[in-house]
Amino acid sequence: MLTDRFLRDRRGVSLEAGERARLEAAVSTTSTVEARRIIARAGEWLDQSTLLVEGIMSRYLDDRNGLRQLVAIHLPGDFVDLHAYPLKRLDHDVGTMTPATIAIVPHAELDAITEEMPELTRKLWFATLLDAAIHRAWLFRLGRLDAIGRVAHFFCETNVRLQSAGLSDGRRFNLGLTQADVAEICGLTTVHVNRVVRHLREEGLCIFRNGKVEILDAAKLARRGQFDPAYLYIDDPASPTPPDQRPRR
Amino acid sequence: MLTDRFLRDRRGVSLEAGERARLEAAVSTTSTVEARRIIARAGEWLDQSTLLVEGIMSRYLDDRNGLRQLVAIHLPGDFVDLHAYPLKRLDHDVGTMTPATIAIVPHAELDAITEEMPELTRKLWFATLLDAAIHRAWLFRLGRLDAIGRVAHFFCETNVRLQSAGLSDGRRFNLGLTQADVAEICGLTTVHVNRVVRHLREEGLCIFRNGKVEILDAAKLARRGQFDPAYLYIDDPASPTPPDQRPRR
DNA sequence: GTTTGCGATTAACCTCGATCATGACGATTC
DNA sequence: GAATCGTCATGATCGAGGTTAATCGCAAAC
Repeated sequence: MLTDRFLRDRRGVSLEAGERARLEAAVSTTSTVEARRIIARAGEWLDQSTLLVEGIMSRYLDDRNGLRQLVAIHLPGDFVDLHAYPLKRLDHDVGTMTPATIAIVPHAELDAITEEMPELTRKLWFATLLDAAIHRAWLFRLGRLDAIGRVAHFFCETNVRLQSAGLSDGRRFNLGLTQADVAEICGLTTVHVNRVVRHLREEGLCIFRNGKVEILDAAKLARRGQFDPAYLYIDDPASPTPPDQRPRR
Repeated sequence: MLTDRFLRDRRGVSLEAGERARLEAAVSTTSTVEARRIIARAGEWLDQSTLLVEGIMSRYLDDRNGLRQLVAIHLPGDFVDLHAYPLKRLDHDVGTMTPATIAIVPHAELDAITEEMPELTRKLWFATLLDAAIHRAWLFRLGRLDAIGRVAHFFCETNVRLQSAGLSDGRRFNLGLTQADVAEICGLTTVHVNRVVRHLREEGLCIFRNGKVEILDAAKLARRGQFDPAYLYIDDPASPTPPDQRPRR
C-alpha cells in the first residue's frame, strides 16, 4: 500500500514482491502533515527517512535574504530523504508544499536491509541517484534555459513524473503549487512567472491556473523547454531494448 | 595508491585499511587520458566506473545549440561515475578537462562488494550522494546568485575540495580551467566571466590567471558567494561533535 | 454584508548580463 | 619570420527579467 508507487515503472529496478514487503515492513509509523510544514532542517542529524505517500514535498536551500531555492520537489512514491541514510546529516531543509501523508522508515531498518538484501540495497541506491539525475536536469534548466523554457521544462518533467505515479493522464494534472512556488523552482520572480504563464497560454502551449496544469501542445512545450525524459529512467515499452540488460553474472 | 584520496577526511565514512585494499583490488586497469576527451556519452550503458586519480574531469549536458552546461567537476580522488553502477545508463556526458589519470572499476567487482561488504557499500553510496549534495549547491548558485557571487562560490567550493585532496594550501591552487570553462560551470558567457574576474581582482577578493587561483580575502569571497562548506561533509576537527554519532545498534 | 488575506495580474522603470565586435598576447607550427 | 590558434581583454549596444507598487478576484472568517 504505502510503497506502491515507489520505483514504479523504472526499468530493471522495480521492486519484486518480496522486496516490497520487506520495505513495507520497515515503515515504523505513518502520519499526515499540513501544507507548508518543515519536516527536517539543514544541519540536522537524522536516524530515519521519509517516504511520501500522498501530497507534494520539497527540498530547498535558503539564501542570506531569506529567499529560497528549491532543489527538488517530491511526488507520491518518492523516498524523499532516503539520501539522509548514507549522509546522516542534511545539507538542506525538507518540507511539505501541500497537505501530505508520509511513512517513516528508521535507519536501523535500512541497516538490516543493506546487510541482508544487496539487490534491494542497489535499488534504494538507484532511487537516490535518480534524484541526483533530476538535480542535473534542474541545473541545465537554470543554466541554459530562458524563463519560458524553464517553466516549460518544469511542467514537462512534472507531467511525466506524475503520469508514472498514476496522477496525470499526460494532458492535465493537479499540481498543488502557486506561481510563487514555480518561481522558487525556476529561479525567477513571481511577477515574471506570471508573465511566462500568460505567454505559454497565449501561445497555446499550456494553461496553469489554480494549481492545475493543462498541456495543450505537448510536443511544442517539450521543444520550448528542450525536454527529453531520458533522465527520469522511466520504463517505456516503446523505447528500444537496452543492449546491456543481460542478467548479472 | 590509486584510492588514497577517495573519501579522505569525510567524517564517519573514510575508508578502513581493509576497505581501501578491497577497492584497490577492484581496479581492473589504469590509464592516462588527454585533455578534452570524452570518456562516456549520455545514453550509454556502462559496465564499469571511473575513479579519477590525477587531473580534472567534468560531467555536462548539451543543449540544442551545442552549448554545454557543466553539472559537476571532479577532482583527484573522486569516483567520477560511480553513480553509473546503480543507474547503468548515463543521462549526461563525462569528459576530461585536463590531462588525467584514471582507474577503471568493473561493475562486477562492485557487485561482489555490495554482496560481501555492506559497510563499504554504504560508503560508496555516500560518495555518490556527496555528488548530489554538490549538485544542490550548484542549483543554489545558478538560481540565487548573481554573476560575481556564482564565480566566488565556485572558487570557494573548489578551494575547499582541493584542500581536502591535498592540492590546495587554502590560499592558492592550480585549477586547469579557462575562463570559458568557468562560464560553462556558472551559466555565464566567457565575456562576462572575464568582467567578473576583473571585478574580483580589483576588489581584492581573488586573482584568477592562467588557470591558477589565488584567494586574497577568503572571508569576503565566501560572503560574496554565500558559501558555507557544510554540504561538502568534510571532517573538520574544529567543528562540534555530531550529537548522533553513536555507533549503530 | 463586510472584512481579511492570499494569489494572480499588470504597469513603469531600470539593471545585469548577453550579444556583437575588435584587438592584444603568447604559444605552436610551417 | 609569418601565420595560426587559443585565451584573455574591453567597448558599445540591447533586451530579458528584476524591482516596486498598485489593483483585482475570490474564498474564508466574522
